[in-house]
Amino acid sequence: MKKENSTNSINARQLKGDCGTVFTLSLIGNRWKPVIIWRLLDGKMRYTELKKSINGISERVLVLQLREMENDGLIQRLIYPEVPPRVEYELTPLGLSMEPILEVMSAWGLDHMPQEQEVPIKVAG
Amino acid sequence: MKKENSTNSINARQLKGDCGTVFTLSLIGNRWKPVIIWRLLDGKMRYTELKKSINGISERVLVLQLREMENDGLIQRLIYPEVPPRVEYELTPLGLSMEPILEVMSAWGLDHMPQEQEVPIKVAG
DNA sequence: CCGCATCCGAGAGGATACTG
DNA sequence: CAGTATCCTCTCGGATGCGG
Repeated sequence: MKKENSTNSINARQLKGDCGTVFTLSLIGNRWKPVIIWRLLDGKMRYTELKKSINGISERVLVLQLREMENDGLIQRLIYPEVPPRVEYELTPLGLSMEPILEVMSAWGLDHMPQEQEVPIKVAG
Repeated sequence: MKKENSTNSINARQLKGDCGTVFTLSLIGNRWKPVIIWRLLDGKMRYTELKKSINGISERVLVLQLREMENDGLIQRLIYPEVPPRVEYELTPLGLSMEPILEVMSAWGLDHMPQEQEVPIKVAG
C-alpha cells in the first residue's frame, strides 16, 4: 500500500503494473494452461499422458491450449517419426520461467481456500 | 524442474498446485480484476474515480466485477448516506494479500513483453 | 453520482464421432 | 497414438438507456 502519489491521477507504476499483469494473464490466465505447465514442470510428457493426467479436459481443448502455448513460445512440440506416432511436449526456457508465478499463485490459493481439504493422492498409475 | 517422481502417475504436489492456482485464478484470472486491485493498492477510491482511471471498462462490467470481488471478500464497499450518493471501494486484508501475486505477474510480464515500450504517463487528472 | 436493466456478439470450453 | 471435425452451451464483456 504505497501512497507516494496523493493526487487522483494515475501513476506510472500502476499503468506498468496493469500492462504486465494483463500480458501475463493473456498467456496463462485461463482454465487449463496453468495446469498444463504445472504438469510439464516435472519433465516432458506425451499427449495421451497429459490428457490422462489432467482430469476433465477434452481432447479438443487440450490440443487448442497446447497449440496456443506453442505459438506463445511456452512449450516445444517434439515429433518422433515413428509408427505408432509419438509426440512429446516440453517447456521452453520461457515456459520454465513461469514456475515462480505458479508457485506464488498456488501457495496463496492453498492458504486461502475455504476449507483446505487434503487432496487424495490415489491416482491410477 | 523436479524429477522426484519418475513414474507417470501424478503426485500430490501437482494436484495441490493445480488446486491452488485454479482457485487463485477463479478470483483474479480475468480481464479487469487485477487492474482494479492494482488501483486500490494506493488506497480507497470512489466509483467514478475508478471508472475514469480504468481505460476502456464499461459501467456494467465495472459494477459486476466490484460485486463479485465484494462477495469473494477481496474488497469492501463503503456507502456514505449523502446526497449526491458517495460510495468508496477499499481492499480488505484478503485483497491486500494479493499484492505479491500481482507484483510477480507484473514483473514477469514487463520482462517478457515483445517490445517494452514506455507507457506514456500523461493522464488527465 | 452510482448504479441497474436489457440486449447483444464473440469466443472459451465441452461432448462426441471420426481419421492418418 | 495423436490428433480433426462438428456441434453446442454458457459466460464474459460491450453498448446503451433509465432510475433513485
